[in-house]
Amino acid sequence: MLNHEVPLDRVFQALADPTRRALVERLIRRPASVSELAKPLPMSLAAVVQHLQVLEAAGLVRSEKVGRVRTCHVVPAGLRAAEAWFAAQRTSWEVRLDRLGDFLAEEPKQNEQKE
Amino acid sequence: MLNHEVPLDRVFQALADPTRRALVERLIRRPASVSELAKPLPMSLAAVVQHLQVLEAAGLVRSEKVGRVRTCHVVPAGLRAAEAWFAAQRTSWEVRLDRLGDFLAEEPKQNEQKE
DNA sequence: CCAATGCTTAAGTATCTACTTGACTATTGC
DNA sequence: GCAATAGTCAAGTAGATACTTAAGCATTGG
Repeated sequence: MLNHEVPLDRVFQALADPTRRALVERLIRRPASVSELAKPLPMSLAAVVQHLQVLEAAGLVRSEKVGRVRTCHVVPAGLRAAEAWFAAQRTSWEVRLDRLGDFLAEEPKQNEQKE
Repeated sequence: MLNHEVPLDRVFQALADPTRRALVERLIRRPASVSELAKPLPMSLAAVVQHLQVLEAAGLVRSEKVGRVRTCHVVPAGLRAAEAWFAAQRTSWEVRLDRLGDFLAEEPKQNEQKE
């Protein structure tokens, strides 16, 4: 199975910024142009473009330019890749709890007393 | 319901670093001391301590010191908070697909777009 | 008691990040 | 055609990040 390697570093780094999370949350509802995305944000359009570049580099967003308008949309697979990390951790955690449960179930020796 | 506000910025920022993800992955299996955590890592112990501080500030790890040994362990609630963001996005996405489905079902008109 | 262990603290540095401004190019509407 | 619109590009900057080394201080094993 080929590993398409969405680097988790870049994905989490991208999502660590509130502006970029807001962009993702906005885009997940429907695609939008760059200036449409920039309008409600308290920063220059150039700054928004830079945030979008970070999101694209992380594989969370893609965009196409038609005429003078660039339309952006989310890439659900990118989000799923990041979510998968948490799922994997949860699995480890559960394995750990299982082992702990086994331990507690199988080893009440210490308290054994003569009967 | 009180909002214990695990700031997503700090959580994602913390997880954006591969060393810190490795620390979480290690700690999720079982608690460990600082030097135990540092041993396999290619950096100074001081650097590892700094990473652990970032993880603690993000609410992903907690630690207690007994004697001269500080023992660290994960805080599952911190991970769950971050995972919840993805779940929320997935929900939005599904809502969007539902609306799209409705649109496609109800409006087989023509594709007239202009601007 | 003393050396080794397990951190802690502080200061320094190179690199990265999140912006800014300003100048520029490509489309589009009238 | 020409102005308004939409975005691009480059350079600059303040502050954050990911380390380093070096010095210091409890705790503990022998």
